[in-house]
Amino acid sequence: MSTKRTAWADVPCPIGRAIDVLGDKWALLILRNATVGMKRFDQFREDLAIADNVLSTRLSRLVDARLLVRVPYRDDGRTRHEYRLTAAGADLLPVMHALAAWGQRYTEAAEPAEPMTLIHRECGHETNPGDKCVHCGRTVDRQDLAWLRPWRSPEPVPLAEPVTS
Amino acid sequence: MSTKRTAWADVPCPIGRAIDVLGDKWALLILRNATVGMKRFDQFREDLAIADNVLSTRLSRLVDARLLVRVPYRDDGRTRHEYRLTAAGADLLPVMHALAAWGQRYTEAAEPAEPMTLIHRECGHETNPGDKCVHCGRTVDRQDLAWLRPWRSPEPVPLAEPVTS
DNA sequence: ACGCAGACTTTCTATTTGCAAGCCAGTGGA
DNA sequence: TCCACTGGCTTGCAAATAGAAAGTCTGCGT
Repeated sequence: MSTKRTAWADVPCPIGRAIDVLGDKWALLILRNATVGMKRFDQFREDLAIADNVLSTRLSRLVDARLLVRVPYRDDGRTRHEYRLTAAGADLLPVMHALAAWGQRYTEAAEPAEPMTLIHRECGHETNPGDKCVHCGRTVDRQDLAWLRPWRSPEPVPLAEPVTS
Repeated sequence: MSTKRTAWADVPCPIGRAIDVLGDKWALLILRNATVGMKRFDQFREDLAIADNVLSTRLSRLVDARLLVRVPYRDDGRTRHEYRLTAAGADLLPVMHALAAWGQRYTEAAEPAEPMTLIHRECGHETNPGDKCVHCGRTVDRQDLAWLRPWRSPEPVPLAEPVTS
């Protein structure tokens, strides 16, 4: 598959380098789904309505860029692969949160819905990706966070943990 | 020019809608340059090394999406146009800041440089896009901020103000 | 042995992107 | 007056990418 690096992989500006990896329609959407726990090829395909070949190349690219890892696992006795976030992929949370806030404010959905919010599970209130809950002030780490997407479900979904390696 | 909306202009997820506008290699780079004061077609062209036609369509798209406005102005007697940030464009600062932080941490430049930092001009220290300076605690608004990009210049560049309208 | 499901891979076509070159309007100089 | 120049597009054409559909491969379960 040998994902070729674009010409921007090592420009001096960190924004440019980030865009080298993330600057296409699919990358951030795949990673968004991965951060709410999506792991398998056909789940991504179905949810994103992306063509097989495009999904396949995107996943390889994200694996090459070390935002995802391809992990074998057993599902009722047979070996399968799933795509799990690395620490680098999980740390895109602030980027996605900022994008979500901007999109909420400056773009409009076809049918209005309650905003997407990041929830501190211990206190149940909205917070942001920082270390302390903006509502209760306690220290928050990743497994205390959940993302609420009201147009999908009334229940917030816990964030996926990155693979530890 | 009549920039056609992609199929995602009104999906329920605000991240998806944001990506509809920002999810390509050039949009955020153009906006980054605009936030450090770049305004004119040929400055963008030279700095980004982007082809004329691509720049032209991207600028139109960003104008259609209301992140930029095309403003006539006079330059030594003749009428020219410049592209200035709107409030929506200026409010991408948190997104760019998050991307810069991520890129700084997880990607590597060809030749290492000091990190890009956002500076509170009154106290001279690093801060982030919030309302209060993380160093001195005072209230910060946009004209108190500057972006330091050490590989370009030792002086921080003040952020461009959005057009008021 | 057969069939099936998941995860690709291939093929083919339509669309988009990018480079190079050309165009056009305003201005200032010869 | 005519020419060159500069900024900002537009056009033509080649290359890359996206997408739909069909094919492949692997490991089961029956």
